[in-house]
Amino acid sequence: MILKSQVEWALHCCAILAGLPEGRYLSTKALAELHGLPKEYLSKALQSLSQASLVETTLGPSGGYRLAQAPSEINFLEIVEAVEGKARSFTCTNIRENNPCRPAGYCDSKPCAVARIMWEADEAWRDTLRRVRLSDLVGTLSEEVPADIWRSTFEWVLKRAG
Amino acid sequence: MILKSQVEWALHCCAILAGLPEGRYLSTKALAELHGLPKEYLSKALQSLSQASLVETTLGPSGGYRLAQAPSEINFLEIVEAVEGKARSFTCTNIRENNPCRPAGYCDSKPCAVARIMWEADEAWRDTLRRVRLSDLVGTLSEEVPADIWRSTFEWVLKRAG
DNA sequence: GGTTTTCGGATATGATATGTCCTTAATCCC
DNA sequence: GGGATTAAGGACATATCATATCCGAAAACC
Repeated sequence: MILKSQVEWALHCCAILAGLPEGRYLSTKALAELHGLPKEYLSKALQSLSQASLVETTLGPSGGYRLAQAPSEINFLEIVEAVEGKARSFTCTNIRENNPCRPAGYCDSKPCAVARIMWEADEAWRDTLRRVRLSDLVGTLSEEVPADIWRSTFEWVLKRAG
Repeated sequence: MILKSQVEWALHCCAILAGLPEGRYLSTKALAELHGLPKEYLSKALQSLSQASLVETTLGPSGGYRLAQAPSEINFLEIVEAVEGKARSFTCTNIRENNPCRPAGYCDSKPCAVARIMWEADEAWRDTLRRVRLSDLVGTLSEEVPADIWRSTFEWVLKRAG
């Protein structure tokens, strides 16, 4: 059970977009260059964010992406689910139905007990991600990333932002 | 991000093994039949449990599997990790290192902030699974599964247990 | 009109999950 | 001892999905 690398990409890209001044857009090309990622494939991740209404786009030169909501209004789970999908990590195939001792046509009243426990764990995972806002990540980064790197990165970004 | 179906199989098989009387073994064949699973492939899941020392085996006719510990001493996480592996669901590829604004040879003091958050969620998932004991599952099942099906299932099992 | 961009579809490739088959060694029964 | 049954594990085939690239269309800018 492993998350797509696009999840990591999307999170880092959102952190950059969160630092963009009001009304500016950043292109896939710039985001790919900044993170050393394949532009075409990163584009798919950004499209997922767009379909989830987490980012807005505009076309043409000086086009690209910007956040559709304030960083404090976007949480990690939204970003992760936009790329990874909302499906639970455990899927119950109801193998208990194959039990030869079951009366034919017997119907379970509840979901399988095994599945309920696995789904509870899944929900704990989602809860943790739901509690972390994009603005929290930006706050941590601005504390931890050395000031000169932080500054020069955003200079680099602004030079390319339309 | 989806767990292997073997995880579901292993959990159901452990629940059955937990109901086995002291000293008896149940074969892959019986477990596969009971759950409607491909015997050869289920065997791989059971081997994983064996390598994790969660079950013990013996060969020959009347051979098979039994729990290596009491159901109250085995938790869900152990079973899940035995089959699925212990690797975290999020792998950090450190794309921040590709930032062209970084001084060459610069070394991060901490793991990436994005990864730390994703790992925290992963740990919440594991914590939930760690808190559920195999005996808890058996307790729930014995309450929820209709008494006649529960009983006939274990008659079926005992007839095949070596 | 030419350039740059997002978007979506088509396609290729690689890794992993799923599933089958076969051999070996141990155990049981006769 | 010999035959049957079992777990263990390696080899192999197939299917599904992640990763990646390419292309054409439509929109925006110059």
